[in-house]
Amino acid sequence: MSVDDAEAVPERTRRRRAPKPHAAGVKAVAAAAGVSLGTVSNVLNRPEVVSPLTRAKVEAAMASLGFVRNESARQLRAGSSRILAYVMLDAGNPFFTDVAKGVEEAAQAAGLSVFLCTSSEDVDREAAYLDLLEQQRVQGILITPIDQNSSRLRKLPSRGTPVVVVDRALDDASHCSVAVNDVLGGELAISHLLELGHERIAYVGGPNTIGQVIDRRDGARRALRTAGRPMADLIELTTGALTVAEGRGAGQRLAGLPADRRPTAAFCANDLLALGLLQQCVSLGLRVPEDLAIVGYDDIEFAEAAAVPLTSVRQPRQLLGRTAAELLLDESSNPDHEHQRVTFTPELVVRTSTRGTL
Amino acid sequence: MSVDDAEAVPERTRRRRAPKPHAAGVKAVAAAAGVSLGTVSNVLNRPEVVSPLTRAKVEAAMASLGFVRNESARQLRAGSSRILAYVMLDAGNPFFTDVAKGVEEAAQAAGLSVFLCTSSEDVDREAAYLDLLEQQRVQGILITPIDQNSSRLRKLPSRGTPVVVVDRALDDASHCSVAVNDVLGGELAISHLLELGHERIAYVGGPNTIGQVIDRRDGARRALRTAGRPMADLIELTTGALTVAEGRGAGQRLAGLPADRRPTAAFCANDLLALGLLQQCVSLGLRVPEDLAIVGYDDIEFAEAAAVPLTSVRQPRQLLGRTAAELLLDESSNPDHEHQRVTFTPELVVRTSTRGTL
DNA sequence: GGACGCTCTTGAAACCTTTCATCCCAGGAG
DNA sequence: CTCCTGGGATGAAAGGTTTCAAGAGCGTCC
Repeated sequence: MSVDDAEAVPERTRRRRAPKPHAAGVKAVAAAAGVSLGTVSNVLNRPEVVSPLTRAKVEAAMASLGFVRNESARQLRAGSSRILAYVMLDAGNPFFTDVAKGVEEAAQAAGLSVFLCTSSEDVDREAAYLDLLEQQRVQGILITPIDQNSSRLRKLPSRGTPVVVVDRALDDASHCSVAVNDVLGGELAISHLLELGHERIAYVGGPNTIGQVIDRRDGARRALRTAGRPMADLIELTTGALTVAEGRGAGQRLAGLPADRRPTAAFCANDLLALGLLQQCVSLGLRVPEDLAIVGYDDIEFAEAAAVPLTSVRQPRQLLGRTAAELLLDESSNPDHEHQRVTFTPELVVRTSTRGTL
Repeated sequence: MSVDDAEAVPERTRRRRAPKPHAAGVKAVAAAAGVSLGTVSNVLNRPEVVSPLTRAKVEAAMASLGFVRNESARQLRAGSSRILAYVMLDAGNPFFTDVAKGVEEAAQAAGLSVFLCTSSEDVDREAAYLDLLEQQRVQGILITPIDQNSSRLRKLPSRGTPVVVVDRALDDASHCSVAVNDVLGGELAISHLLELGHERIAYVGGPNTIGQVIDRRDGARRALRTAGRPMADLIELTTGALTVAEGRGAGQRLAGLPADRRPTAAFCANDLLALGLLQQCVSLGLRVPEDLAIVGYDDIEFAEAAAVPLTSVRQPRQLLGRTAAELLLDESSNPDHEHQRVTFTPELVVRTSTRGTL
């Protein structure tokens, strides 16, 4: 008798796992509307092939059941995602959010959505996001990379996830890239300062692993060389990141130098640094531009509204994003897509921070 | 004979659709490693239960095949996503990116990733993102809503997607919210201006569908009432968005008024407006703060670095984001979670833009 | 009146992973 | 020598959608 009892028990214990709260699927909708699974799917994906009457029934059923299409299942079966991601260096930098705006514009025109991710200049986070996005099988990835030699980045395209590099020009032939000529930008900035008669010029930027920082510095050096000046005229102040706070720190260091060794002008790798530098220097009693002329980079909206309107190197931000997204869309839809390397030209915008100096 | 031929044809033509390029799945890995599907899955999800030797074999196979786990399939079966989303009003506003930073901090601590979405103050985009995220079955949604009465928003929690409203306090009991007392903030700003002796004060903000804009205005009105002033003293300049460009537009309008009717002070619904207003007024010849005192809102990093350092109402931005994310995590992990309504207190930061006026 | 064409609908198969009840096997206890 | 135990490995089933070959219903044409 004990044995019999034991066998009688496992009656209906075959429940495997508590599912999410009452999720109605296509099956439930089909049943409620009195049609087949396939028809519900057609209403969802090809509404034009189903008769108006049937469609109405199905739509009513969906509404009353609160049906929400399960994207995981859709994507698993259909194999394609309707999402595109932009991994940016720093969401706090208006330059990148402007680029993102351009990306969204182009994506929306193509009916895709954009997920923004921010690596915060941290290699591990960048890597983690790349893995995540690849696993999500997104349509494609736009990225302003920290580590441009990342093997992870290089492998993505061959495994089926198109990548477009934004604001960097990689020599790698495995993806498109859209960039602005940063070397030229650096040259523009320094040539401008040299023309104004400055002799000791600081280059404020870092860390030196970031491509943009390196290129702009190289441009600065080239301008000096072209002008026949010694390299020693360029005083490098390396920062830990491209932020306002780091700019303030650089300002502190710079203002602390004895007047006869202090540079009379500073070229910053981006506007955030320039704004921080400006703020700190002013508060420590240096006059801008009389004691220190400042040139920024990016020409973000706040550059013009700064304490002293900032001379800056302008980049076509939104255009950069839009172009990148368009290249990505082409790559994932056009079978004979060819990788391109688009380079825009920066432009110097002169404002008070360097006006009438010396 | 023709009949026999016809039957013989469909030999191996059953290919349905060209799949994505050579995607190696668990099955292929299992075969390559000489183990079963289940074992591969265990290596992925419970590495401790598989013997070191087997694990090594499987990991080698994964590496050599370039295996990338298919997140759609994982999520479909496992039922849970490791992603959390923050839908912000405007990625170009540093206030929101600072909030986002707080969100990421908390999410990372919990091992989750964050997708950022921006509604750009557009109701349709907000709706589209909410739909998308719900279909993606994300762990939860953090949102600074445009339309707080959106039925879409209200329905989400009951269907299984937890929602936390950020920077708004909804009366709705279906989700947590984290906010800063905007009415108080408005009061602080206006009281400050009244104390300085200003009589004609402008309120610059809009559109009037945005909760923050309304609350801050209500606070302004309340301060007037408390001071026994007529409401007519508050001149409302409505803007189309909370951006620098709109701020400039408001400046244009304001500077165009005859001097005897022009306000002597302006309170802006956020710092972007204030910066635009400041910039335009200065360029049109008004002195700040002598001719026009300005108070902003948010105390973003750029407020202090502005042409005239901006008096502003400070909010605990990162804390806001972190708290919101923590509430969300609690909601989705703690079975007896109770909805909360956290309210922080804003703080007035006085700077030159209102200093020593009148 | 039979064949054909057309529009709409159907339902089984496939997508890739995770889960869990079983099974296998070696070693220890009786 | 058998029985048990427990660490590991197994593989069928399940999860919700899309796809597509095939079927149903109905009007038209010769």
